[in-house]
This record gives sequence, structure tokens and C-alpha cells, in this order.
Amino acid sequence: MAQPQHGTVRNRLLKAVSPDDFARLAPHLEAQPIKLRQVVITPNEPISHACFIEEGLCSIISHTAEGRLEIGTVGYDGFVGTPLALGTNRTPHASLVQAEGTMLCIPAAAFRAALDESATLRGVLVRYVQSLIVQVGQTVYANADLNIEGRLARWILMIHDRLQKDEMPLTHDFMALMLGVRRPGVTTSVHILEGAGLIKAMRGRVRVLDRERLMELAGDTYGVAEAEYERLLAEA
Amino acid sequence: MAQPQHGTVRNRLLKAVSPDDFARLAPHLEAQPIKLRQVVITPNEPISHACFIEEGLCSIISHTAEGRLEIGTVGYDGFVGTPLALGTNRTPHASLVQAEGTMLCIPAAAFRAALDESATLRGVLVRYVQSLIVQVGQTVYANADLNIEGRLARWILMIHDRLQKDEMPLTHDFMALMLGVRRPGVTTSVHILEGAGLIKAMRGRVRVLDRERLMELAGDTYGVAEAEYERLLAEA
DNA sequence: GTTGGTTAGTGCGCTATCGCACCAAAATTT
DNA sequence: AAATTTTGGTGCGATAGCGCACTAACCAAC
Repeated sequence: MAQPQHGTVRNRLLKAVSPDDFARLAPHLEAQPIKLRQVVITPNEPISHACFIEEGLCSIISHTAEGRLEIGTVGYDGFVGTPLALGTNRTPHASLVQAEGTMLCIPAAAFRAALDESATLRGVLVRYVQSLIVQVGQTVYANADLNIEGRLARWILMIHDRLQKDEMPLTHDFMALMLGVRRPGVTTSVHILEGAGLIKAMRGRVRVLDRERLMELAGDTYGVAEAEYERLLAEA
Repeated sequence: MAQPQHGTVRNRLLKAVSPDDFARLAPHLEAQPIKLRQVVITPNEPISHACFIEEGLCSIISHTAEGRLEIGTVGYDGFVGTPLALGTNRTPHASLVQAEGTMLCIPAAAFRAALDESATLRGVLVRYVQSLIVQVGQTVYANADLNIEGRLARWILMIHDRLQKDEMPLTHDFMALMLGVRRPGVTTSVHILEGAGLIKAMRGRVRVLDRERLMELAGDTYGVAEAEYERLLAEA
């Protein structure tokens, strides 16, 4: 398998690291397709790889006996396996694939070795973790303050950002799971958003029509984390 | 001001670091009292210090135009200023004091220098960040799945752990703010918990009577993050 | 083209929680 | 002792979302 080139990767973190740091990672990076619903990280089991997403989408899931719920979303803006950058190799959270694509995976040991060697690499990756914390914090806030429409709007925006396609593969059932609400609740809210002309819904797919007004609905639960990501990526 | 001694600090992270790492931090650590409602970290402003809590309690708050809401709790188990350990000096989240006490504060520059020098110190502190992420994740889950009683039970348990006193200074108003619910909603739930003999409520104070049954009420929103903290602290 | 599975739409009673508004008691100040 | 502030208690109509259950499209495979 050919090594990925710094110039051609799509992942924003890999693009952001210095050529030296990229060179540290590249020999170990292996492209891997990700398939719908595939579990990338199993709760409480050793994380074998850190995976930089090139295309597609993963969800971080709080996963307990009684239910599951998305707490964060990762796309080509980040990587799955943040615990490896935080000094441990497991986590009670699951990560699973929400939209197909590919990712570049590096074995845990090589990843941690690279991090130990390079402070600048470490910097980029832990700043990403910080942006993820902000994202999760906004999720807490959204779940508390918004009705289903609002939360759906926020969530669609976040997916839209990370897939960069107006049409996204989303079933009501899956959205209900992610938002932690009943499936018929999603159906109703989808209709409202559709009636207002913000989205177009088709079987298994949603098309974004009006980002502006989706953002209005999401209020300040959308935007803070996104701005923070950009700011952190720009920091040296 | 006398430097704190490794043997006498109460903060669990400071206790957990190696003598060498403690020696790195100690010359810069300054004890500081924390007062009720004091803002330790102002959103989007440079964080001047990392503060290891010795006694008392801080809340991390998601703070927006329309409302505020607790997303995490820090006591003698951790430190305030995690963004400094994640390569940045600001965050959109606020941190404010929920219960009086003292903390040991180290200036940001010295803190980051120490982190750059010592991989082991870094390890302890970023593992704490990981435990905090799990905590926030559980908060998402609790807010989605539990009624007010359950959330209140979880929250009281978390405060109880961090204050290590059965009687805790908590007004209904403040609990409502932290949980993101109406104040009268808290009043009702406090009565229910009190009626069931789980707590005793007094003006401005709550006394824990029955942890076991509080844990039942909180279900698996309580315990996961706590176990993860212990596991991570124990990791070399 | 029929079968079977997946996805979406609908109805209905129930309940937790909200929003708003007001009162009561305790603590603090003067 | 009176006044003010802080904190806690209560009531009530409105409503968002739930649980449960069933129907209806759409899709794929045989």
C-alpha cells in the first residue's frame, strides 16, 4: 500500500502538521475503508489504532446498558482514538461509523511513539481534543435547551460540515438514536424542517437547502465549537 | 509563602505525580482561597493559572447568551485550566466556584513549561482530561435519560465525592442552574428525595443520608466516569 | 411478481416539565 | 424591632415528548 502524501491527504489535522511530523506518521498510516455502522472503537477494549478520517463520518457514543446516545461527531476534521493521545488505550465510549468513507489508521504504539517524540505533533492533536471537549459541551447544552427541531438542525449542520455534501445518508431511525429521542419524534421534526424549506427529506437521505435558517434554529448551540476548532487549528 | 509539600497536599493528581514532577511544579504553586461564585476561568480570555483544587469545588459551565449549564465538576480530584494541558490558553467554557476551599495555582507559562519537560507529568494530567471527557459524556447521557430526581441524585453524589462531607452547601437556585432546570422543579425533586430518606434538606444545605439509593436513582449515569477516573489515575 | 425487510407516517393517552406568578419563611442588615 | 434580601414552597394551565401500537410506502432479492 502506497504511503499517503502530505499534499494529497484530505484530513485537516494531517494537513495541519509540519512536514516533519507528517513524515513521522506516514510510514505507519494505512488507508482503510469504513463501512456503515462499523464499530471503530469498542467500549472498554484496547484501542488498536488512531484513525484519521479522510472521508465519511464517525460518532462518539455514550453507551450504557439502558441506551446509547451520540456525544460527539468526527469527520475529516479529526481523528478517532483520542484516548491514545490522552495517555490511555481504552474508553467507555464507543465510536461507530455514520457515513461511509475512508480513514488513515496508525497502530497505537507507533502513534504514541510519534507523540512522545514530537511536541508540535502533540500540540495539534491535543488541541483537537480540546475542540472536541467544546463540542461535547455544546451537546450538553443543546440537549438541555433545544426542542427536537433545534437539535436536529444543529446535528444536520454538523454532519453537513463534515461530509461536505448537500445530500446526506440519514434515516430517521438513526437520527433518533443519535439525538436520543423517539423515532416518530424525528419524523415529525423532519416534516417541520421540510415544511419550512430548510431541508428536503427522501427515503434514507436528507438534503440541506437552507443553512442560514438551520443555524437560526440551532441558536448558539451551533457555531461555538466550530469557531473554536478553527481557532485551535490556526494556533501555531 | 511556604511551598506545598508532596506529603501534605490533598489534591489527588499532585499526590499521584512522581517526586520529580512534583518538584518541578512546587516552586510555582501558590495556595489561594476560593470563594463562592468566584469566576476562576472567564470564557474566551487567557487562562492565567492552572489550579489544583485542595478543598472545595468548581463547576465547568457551558455559558452562552441564552443560558448556562454545568457540564463538569472538579474537586480535589482534579485541576481547573485543562485547556492549558491541551495546547491552548483559552476556552469558551467558564469555571466557577461552587463550594469554598483552597487551590494551588501555578502560572500558565510555568505549567506549560513543566508539561513540555516531563512526559510522565503530562501523562497524569492528560489522563485526567480523559476522565473529564468521560464525565461530560455521562452528563450528556444523564440529561437525556433521567428525570430531575435522577439527575439531582447523580449530581449530589458527584458533589459528595468531591467535598467528602455529608453536609453540603447547596441552594435550590444553584442546583437548578447547574442542572439546567427550573428552580421549583428542584424544590419538588428535593422533597421527593427527602421523603424517600435519601437526603435531608435544610435552608441552603443538603445532607446525604443514603448513597446506595441515590446511586440506584442515578442508574448507570453515575459510576462509569468515577471508575474511569480511578483506572486512569492508577495507570502508571 | 411475490415475499420480506427496511424505512417512514400516524394516532392517542400520559406525564414530566415548563412558564409564570405569587406567598412564606428564614436570614441579614440597619 | 423593622426592613430588605435570600431562599424555599405552591399552584395551575400549557405543551413537548414519551410509550405503545399499528399502517403504509419503498426497496431488494429470489
